[in-house]
Amino acid sequence: MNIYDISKKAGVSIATVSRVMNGNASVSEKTRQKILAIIAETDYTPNVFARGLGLNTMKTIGLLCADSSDQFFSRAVYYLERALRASHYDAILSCTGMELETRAEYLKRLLAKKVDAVILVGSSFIEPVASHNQYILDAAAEVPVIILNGYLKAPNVYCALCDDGDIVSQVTSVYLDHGKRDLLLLYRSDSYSGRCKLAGFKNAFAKRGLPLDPRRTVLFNGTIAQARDKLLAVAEQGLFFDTVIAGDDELAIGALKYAKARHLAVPEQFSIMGYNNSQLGVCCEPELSTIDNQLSFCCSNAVAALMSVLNGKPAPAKTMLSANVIQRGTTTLFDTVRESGGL
Amino acid sequence: MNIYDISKKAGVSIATVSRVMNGNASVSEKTRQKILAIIAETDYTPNVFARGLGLNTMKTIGLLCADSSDQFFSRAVYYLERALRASHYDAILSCTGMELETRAEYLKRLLAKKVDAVILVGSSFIEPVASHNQYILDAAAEVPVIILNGYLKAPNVYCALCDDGDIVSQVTSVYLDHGKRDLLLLYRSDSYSGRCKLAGFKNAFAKRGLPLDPRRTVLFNGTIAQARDKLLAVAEQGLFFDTVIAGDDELAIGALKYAKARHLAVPEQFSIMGYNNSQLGVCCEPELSTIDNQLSFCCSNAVAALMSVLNGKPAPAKTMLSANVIQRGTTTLFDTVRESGGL
DNA sequence: TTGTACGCGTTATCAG
DNA sequence: CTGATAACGCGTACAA
Repeated sequence: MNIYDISKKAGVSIATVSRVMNGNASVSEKTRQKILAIIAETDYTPNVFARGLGLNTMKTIGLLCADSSDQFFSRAVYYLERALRASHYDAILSCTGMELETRAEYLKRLLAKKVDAVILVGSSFIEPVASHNQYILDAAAEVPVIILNGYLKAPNVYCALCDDGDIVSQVTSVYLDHGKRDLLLLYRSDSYSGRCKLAGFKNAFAKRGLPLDPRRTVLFNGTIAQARDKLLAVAEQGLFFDTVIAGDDELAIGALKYAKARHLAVPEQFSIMGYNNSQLGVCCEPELSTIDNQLSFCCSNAVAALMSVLNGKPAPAKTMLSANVIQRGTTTLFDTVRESGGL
Repeated sequence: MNIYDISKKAGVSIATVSRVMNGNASVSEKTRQKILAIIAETDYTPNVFARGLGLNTMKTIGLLCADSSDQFFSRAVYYLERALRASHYDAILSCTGMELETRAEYLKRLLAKKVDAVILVGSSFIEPVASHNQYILDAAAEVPVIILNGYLKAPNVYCALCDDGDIVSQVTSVYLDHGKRDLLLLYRSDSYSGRCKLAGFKNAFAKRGLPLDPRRTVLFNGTIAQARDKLLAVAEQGLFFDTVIAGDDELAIGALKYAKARHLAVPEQFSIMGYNNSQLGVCCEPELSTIDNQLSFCCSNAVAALMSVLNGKPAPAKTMLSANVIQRGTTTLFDTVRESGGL
């Protein structure tokens, strides 16, 4: 059943049928109703490929993500997909892993599929070396590029993120201002977000003129158990610490397991701040205090900006939200903030 | 840059260019090389929409999933996407939520997009009432339908799943054969998988001629904290239980929190078996013993079957794997099985 | 081995 | 308000 069949049945031309389908041009109410009736009864659906060929779009957005099984990314993908679908776009998911080359290759593959835009899920796509981000600029030359939780200033690139640096600075400051000095920042990657967290941590020390032993910023990528072992090793080497600010909840739970292994009472002797407000944080005992980076809002903003751009309207190149601390059982010094719920 | 441009540059017809691109018909080595060179230097990529129009496929698979942010589903989506991509298919993700109508609607939307097949991720798509599954049969009339972790016998429907009934029966049997009688099955949904778990649980009792109080099978859908409260309520009503077999790790952790609330020592006084071998299980203390339902293998099988079907070859309508018990800290009676790693 | 010409289903343009 | 027709870019019989 194609547009020719419909036009024949209705005794009109295909142009008129097309006009009715797309509701843009003016068609007499009578013929419109007639065609509508025939469309309904024949269950006619336009062929998407022919449509794509004509319009040069199939209303599809590419979602590029290092690992969609990750706690944080999977939620992001979920929120994004729902928001896109609500705007009548489909989402093609593409998991890249961590290698730069694979990311660039998969991004190209997505562009070859003529997606209308690309959303980069997670700041791991932003490399510290500027030239390594060329693949993003190349993509942005073809379609709008949205970056979730990362920032790259470039034409046709739009970023929705949370102010990781600020909240880490705030949290660190609270510890420092309560006389705590033996802090440790345990973060996972040298991504945009990772670098912000590091900067925020350092900044809090610097503002107070306090020295910061470089051993107190630990870049570590591994499982929960490995994180625990890493901290045991750090302690073994003679560095004392009674507070861990973690770059994500997995690392925070690693820290909690470290505390268990060392028989340190949490939060009395040992304080832990998690990150991402993931479900992991309510599995352990005590439950994690954690930084809520407003993922849901970030995703809404990302999609809102994208839709604006796709409709030829302006959109902010950067949308930044502030984060909240959710105090549960692994800290004591923070104000309790109402949780946004959902877990 | 389209196929006409290339053909002009090479001084051949578009047919020859097409032949080279698709490598099927015979082209002289000389012209082939010439065309290949031009393709490389001009960075020519066939327009996918035109290609789709001609071939009636864009090599895309629809992934339908209730909630891709869920621990279990997100891993499934991840494995499936990777396997599909390895087979040169793209995955369109569509999260449906739990309502039957939405599922049917989104499935139709996927079909309208002319996906080559649909993968239903999770047994929640299989309704107890047969007529409610008509939407799946309708879809299967158009494209192959793969069901992950569920089973529906129908033409053009292929299922890859884990033998949930068997493993629950086995686990229950171990408990019963060690003289445990006060078991509770806590499961989340009346999905295909949920019904299998229930059947396995009942079966173990029946085989031994043991009576089973219906209050010992608790169908409950809620958060970790709610699961804890639910168990507290069950206990409050006078039912004694010292063992919980959970339908997923969230519920198992709910049970663990229940034990904490009641000051019951785990696993000495209270035993808990989780399900899915998710990351949640290694967050708590003690870590969860859990049933590993071989999700990664299930996904490989699902995609393998699909590829077979798409290539016109036969495929088994049902591929069933057996599950393993991974004993960690919340049980004592089970053999330790080597973990497949990855968490 | 290569080229021609048509079909695919739609939208856009222009003429009426 | 409506119709005819030309793109859109590719795959592929069929012809040479």
